[in-house]
This record gives sequence, structure tokens and C-alpha cells, in this order.
Amino acid sequence: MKIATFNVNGITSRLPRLLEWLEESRPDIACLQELKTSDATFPELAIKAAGYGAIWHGQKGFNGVAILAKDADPQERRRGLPNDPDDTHSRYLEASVHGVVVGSIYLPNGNPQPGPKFDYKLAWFKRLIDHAAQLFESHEQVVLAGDYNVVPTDAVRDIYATRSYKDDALLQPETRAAYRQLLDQGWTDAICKLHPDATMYTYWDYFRNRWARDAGLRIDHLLLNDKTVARLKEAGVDKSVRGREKPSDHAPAWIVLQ
DNA sequence: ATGCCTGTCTGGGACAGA
Repeated sequence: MKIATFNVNGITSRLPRLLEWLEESRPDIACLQELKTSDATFPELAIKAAGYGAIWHGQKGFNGVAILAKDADPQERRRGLPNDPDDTHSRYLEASVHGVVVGSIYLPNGNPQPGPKFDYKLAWFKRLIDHAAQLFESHEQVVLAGDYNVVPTDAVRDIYATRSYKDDALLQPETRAAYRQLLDQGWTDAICKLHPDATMYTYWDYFRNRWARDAGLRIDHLLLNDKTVARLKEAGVDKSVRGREKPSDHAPAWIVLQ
């Protein structure tokens, strides 16, 4: 079974790229982020025609997450994280499908830092950590996939050699400590586990020629609990998707479970 | 040193993204 995550950066303008990738890659489950569209304008029919059931949590203009499943309807378990009824951002969606529990995550970017946006990022992260602790202890197989907006380390696997991002919210010690705290619950970063030494970037900024220079970041992650990591067989990034016409600035990342 | 692109909402320019 193949499970993928793809920050589409606007599902309306990205629909041709999304449908093309679904046809090629045929993931059994696909977590999408940055829909940038309202619930009412989600392209449900086009995705259904591609052979996928879907649930989505949209927001006009910004954010937005979805879970797609091949030949199945994801059973929604939760939209939004617990413990902040005033949080209006559409950044978390959780479903049961094909025998696993899947969370689609769009963690706040947090720039500029320091500042209120960085505070929101860390607060949202703490809510995710609290919720993930409960998921990890459940009897189910769980995959938390999405755009975490965290570059885990300075290793070349995670980021090209640069100082350009040194003040960026994605690299700060507090951001990395929160990601480490999540992993310390027992979650496995699937791509890191299977490809510890290769460059596994999932994001390249649109400008400064960063795609052509392969000046990328690894910020889209698939985290597996112990019951799921026992099934992990393959992991990868569909890098070529980033090089196409009118691409997202992210490439899809994926795992294969036995 | 810097949103230098891109998408969205809107109808031109601001805002957000990383």
C-alpha cells in the first residue's frame, strides 16, 4: 500500500498537475495541503473521476487539507486539533481508510521569527504533539503525513549548503526541538530511516533559481508509529513533479507499506 | 540584504507562503 503527501499550493490552479500525478503514481492514500480553496469549491468531481474518494477541510484563500483514497471513502475521525476552539486555520484532518489511521498535516510556517506567527507555530506544534501522543498509544496503525515546515537538521539530506535560511522559522532550535519531541514519542521519520544519506528535498523556492540549483529543503514528512513502521518497505520523493509546467513549489513524498 | 516567484481574492495591489 502506497501513502503519499503533497502540498499542492492551490488545488484549483494545480488540478492538472495533481490529476496527472495521481494517474502516474496511483497512491492508495494521498494527503494534500495548501488547498487554498473553500469547502464548496473543492474539485470533488474531478478527483472522483480519477478514482478517488475524498474528504477535505478547506479555507478560502489559505491553508486547507484533504485526504484522498483510491476506490474508497475515507472515514473522517477529526478535523482540527483539540484544545483551541478559537483556531480558525484549516490545518489538520484525520481519517480511517484502508485499515490505517491517517493524519494530513499543514503545520504553520511561522515566519517571520521571532513574532506572533512563530508563537502560533510553536503553540500549534504543542497541540499536535499532545494529540500525537494519544494516537501513538492507540492500538491502530497510524501515519501522520504532511508539510511540517521543519527542516530537521543541517545535514545535506535535509538542506543544501547555505546560510540563507539561518534565521528562518523552519530551522530554528525551538522548531527542531518540537519535531524531536514528537519523534521521541516513538514515531519514525520514514524517509530519513530508509534514506539517511541521500538528498531527499521536497521543497524548492520558486525564485532565486533554486529548483535549477537543486537548492531544496526536506520539510514534508511521513511519521509512522511502531505498528506501522514494521510494514515499511519503500520511501521516496517524486522529484520530477517539481520540474513540470506550472508546478507546486513542493514535490510529493511517499511510502510503501507491505 | 532582499519574497527576486506564485496563488488567491479581486478587479490592482495586498497578503501569504518558506
